[in-house]
Amino acid sequence: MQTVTIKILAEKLKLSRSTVSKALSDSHEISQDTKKRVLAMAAKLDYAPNPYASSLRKKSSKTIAVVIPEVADSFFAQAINGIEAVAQDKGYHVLIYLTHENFLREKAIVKDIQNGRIDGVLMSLSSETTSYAHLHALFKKELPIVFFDRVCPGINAATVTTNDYAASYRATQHLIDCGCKKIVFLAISKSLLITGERLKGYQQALADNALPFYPADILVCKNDTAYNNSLITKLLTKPNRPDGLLSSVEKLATSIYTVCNQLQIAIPGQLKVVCFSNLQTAPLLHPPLTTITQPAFAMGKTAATILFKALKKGTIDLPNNTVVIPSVMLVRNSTSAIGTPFMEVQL
Amino acid sequence: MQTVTIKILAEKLKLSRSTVSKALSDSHEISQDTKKRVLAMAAKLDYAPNPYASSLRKKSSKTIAVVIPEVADSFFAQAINGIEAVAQDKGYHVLIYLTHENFLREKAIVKDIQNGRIDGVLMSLSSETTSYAHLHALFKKELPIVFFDRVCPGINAATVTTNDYAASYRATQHLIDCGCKKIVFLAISKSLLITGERLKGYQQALADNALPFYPADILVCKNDTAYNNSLITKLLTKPNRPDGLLSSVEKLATSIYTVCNQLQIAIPGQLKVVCFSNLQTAPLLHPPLTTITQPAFAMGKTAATILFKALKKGTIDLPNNTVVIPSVMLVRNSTSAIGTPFMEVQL
DNA sequence: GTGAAAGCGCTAACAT
DNA sequence: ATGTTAGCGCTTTCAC
Repeated sequence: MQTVTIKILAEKLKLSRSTVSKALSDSHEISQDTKKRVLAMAAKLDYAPNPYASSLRKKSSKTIAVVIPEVADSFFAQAINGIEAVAQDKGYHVLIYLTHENFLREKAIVKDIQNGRIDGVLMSLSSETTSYAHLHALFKKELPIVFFDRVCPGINAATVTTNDYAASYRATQHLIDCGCKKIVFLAISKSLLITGERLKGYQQALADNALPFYPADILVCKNDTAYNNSLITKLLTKPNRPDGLLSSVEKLATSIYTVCNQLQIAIPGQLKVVCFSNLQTAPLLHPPLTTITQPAFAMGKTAATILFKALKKGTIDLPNNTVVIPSVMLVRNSTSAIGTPFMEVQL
Repeated sequence: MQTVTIKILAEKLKLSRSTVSKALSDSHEISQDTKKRVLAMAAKLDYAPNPYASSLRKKSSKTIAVVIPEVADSFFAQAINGIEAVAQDKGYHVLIYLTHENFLREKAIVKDIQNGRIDGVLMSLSSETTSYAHLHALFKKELPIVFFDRVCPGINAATVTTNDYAASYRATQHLIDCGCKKIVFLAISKSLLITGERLKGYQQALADNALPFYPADILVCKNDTAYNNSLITKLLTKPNRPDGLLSSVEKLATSIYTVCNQLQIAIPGQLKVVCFSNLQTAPLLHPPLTTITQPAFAMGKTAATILFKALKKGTIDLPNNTVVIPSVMLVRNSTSAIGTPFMEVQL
């Protein structure tokens, strides 16, 4: 099947290619009459412009890349929804790349997108990332980039985050208010900036309540459920086990609940749990899970909006865009006895 | 910053562009020595080939589109993982398009991708889709397309599905075995082929057990949680309410549980529930949810593999590829009293 | 084994 | 208001 090009349209219409091209892009220097004829013929022949020819010429692809660790994670799934909504609205296409928390993959992906394929990047770092040279290469290429959630430290880029420090502080305070004396902090990485923020909030809350902080009370998990389950099992079977858990990672909630089921540890009776999580099913778990819920959709939407704004202006003065959208704490029965009413705490 | 092109490499190396191009693609007609020199210079100048120039010339973009209703849904999130794994392995890029169950969006997306932007499509229909003309247009363009899960009826394309009929039959039989006399079937659409299959399985199981089937026992929900909740509330407050629910849609599980909590209806005591669902938290709900779990990752992976096979061969004899990967039923306490052991039923 | 030349389909200067 | 020309960066004959 012969593909219909501008050249063919031009021949059928006995016009030049440039006239047809201009007519199709509704240029003011083309007469209304000609525009109508061109559009009619284009419709008749089902003409569809070749995006790559156009991209090559214009050096812009109307495509952005979204580089994230996972898609099977409520936060990122909701963030993608926000991003895609804006992209569709602006007529942009969205390329998805998953790092699976793997630094080498992240490097390969970053390498793969710095060649004109995309006009801009939305990115959330992998938990393994500790070196940022591959990202500086993106800057050299003057590719607009907006980090969201897991931002890149020491780099002059736009960022969209939530108030991790305050959220973590508040969650820890909540656990203490509920009577916890020994709270363990669960993380998936030591290097992520958000982990650091959340950790600081946790530590400060401990300090402000005159509770001791032990480095051993930070449990660093991996991207491996079996491993995490055994780690948590070990934690909950040792002599002076914690009476409170603050998980900075959504997927660890599943591990915590699973292990507690196995060990017959009662939540919240013997162990109180708060988790940074956007799980839709948090209210339906047994017991309902107290969460710090991030504005995932809004964060995705905002990050995309900032990126498109930069793309439109053509300048890359993104550095000054650092948006912080607050999370909420949703208090449910994993921290308070059954019967205690649900409570929403703004942060 | 000056972008490094083949032309520049050629000048620096005092070679012709074609020689450089061939060297870069490891052509056998170039000497080892030259190849080394070219590669070294390319590395030194951080050369990255322009993908759109290449696509334009080769008429192939190393990019596929994934068109799905949602991403914030365990099934699709897991399927994307499978797809992305294969794509990354084959060096392909993945464009994501979300229809949000909206037919007009689906049409717009399909229109938008039939212009050479992509080499192939993986697709799952929106629940609103009842006309298929927009898809036939894709075939006309000879774009390889593989449907997964929500396939297109009456079209000669490759499909990857699960055994929906058998799964639904088995789930209904299970509810009957558990003592249910009046089972309501929940769906999100009347038009989807999978809904039809699941409905048939449900009806046949009723018939085989000499239970009557009432058309009113099919509850058609929407892509709107508030609406669904009120619909389910109505269902569960009417005089002769059902004692069993078979939901063919994952997200309805949340609605069912939420409403039952509000109405204080005991699961499984007063109502037994089975849901087609890939929720990770199904075992942790209150009570743990009996699910028909689809092989989402495998389905995505298989669909992608079939597509890449067709892409490689260049021919489009996809029609004969109709793969069916079986689901499993995971029996938990939403259908059986607490204490009954977990059970996995192959289908 | 290397090079010259053409062209993928489009757009943007620059005429007319 | 329309046409001519050149070229985006790459690959692919075809010649040497």
